[in-house]
Amino acid sequence: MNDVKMKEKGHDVILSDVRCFDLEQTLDCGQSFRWHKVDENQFSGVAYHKFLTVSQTDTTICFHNTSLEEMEQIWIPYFDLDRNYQSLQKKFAKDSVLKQAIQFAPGIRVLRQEPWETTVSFIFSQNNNIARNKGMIQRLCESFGEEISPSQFAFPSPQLLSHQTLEELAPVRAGFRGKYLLDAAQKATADTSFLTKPYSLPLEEARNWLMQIKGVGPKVADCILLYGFGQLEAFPRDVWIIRAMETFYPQGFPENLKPWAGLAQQYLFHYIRHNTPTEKN
DNA sequence: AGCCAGGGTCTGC
DNA sequence: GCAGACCATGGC
Repeated sequence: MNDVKMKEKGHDVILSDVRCFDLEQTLDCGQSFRWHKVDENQFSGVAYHKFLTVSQTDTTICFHNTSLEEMEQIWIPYFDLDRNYQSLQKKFAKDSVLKQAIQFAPGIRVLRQEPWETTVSFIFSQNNNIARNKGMIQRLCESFGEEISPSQFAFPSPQLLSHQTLEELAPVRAGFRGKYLLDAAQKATADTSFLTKPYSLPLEEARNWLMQIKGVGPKVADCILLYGFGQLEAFPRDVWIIRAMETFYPQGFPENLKPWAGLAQQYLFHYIRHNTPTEKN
């Protein structure tokens, strides 16, 4: 974790000297949908069947009610804290567009979320907006997920969801995406290695593998690979990024940065969404 | 009120 | 291959 210090304090774990990391930038940049701001510089959410509250002061991050073991097993990988972002940002900064995007939000990290949750989250995201997507996922978890602590629900398993009907899914109000969710759940249940397979496949094959799911096209597949499998090369092209590519990279994205194109995409996405005249947020 | 949302499918050329 | 209608729903 290059120079990051970790220590236990009561029931909390504290990381200090964490660079290139900002909670709000990371948790509110459109890659995850289950975190909410509970206070200034403090967020709560559920991932990997754990409820976590986490807060930040400068380069110090406090993980509440957890342990060193959970940090190693879950939260350090989840927040991608074992990757050297400083060296990546240095590479990116040679590109003037990326340099500007990184200056705007240098604390974004690409999360390593659970593949199943990520799959559903981005199936739900199609022709949808982020605010409503959060609501749909919230209702899915409240309706079908295990209550792991008071009023906090884990993400429901594919097995459980696979034997629901569209009518039983109605409370989620997922619209036409309900049938896509069921198809994904059934595929993940019928083939227990369905959602581990992408780890062992090259990008293009992994993308095609995920596109077997109804409702998963190239954009959603790349989101799943990027945010769920840590495939930083996956490059989701939504309407914003397509516009940005035409404007800033008419000759194509720099060849030497392609292994990390997905991370670059995340900096760009956040930057253009908050620096476009029609911006509503 | 009406537009549009981090797209994908289906149909018709 | 590629354009265009259509999809459910609700935030704004």
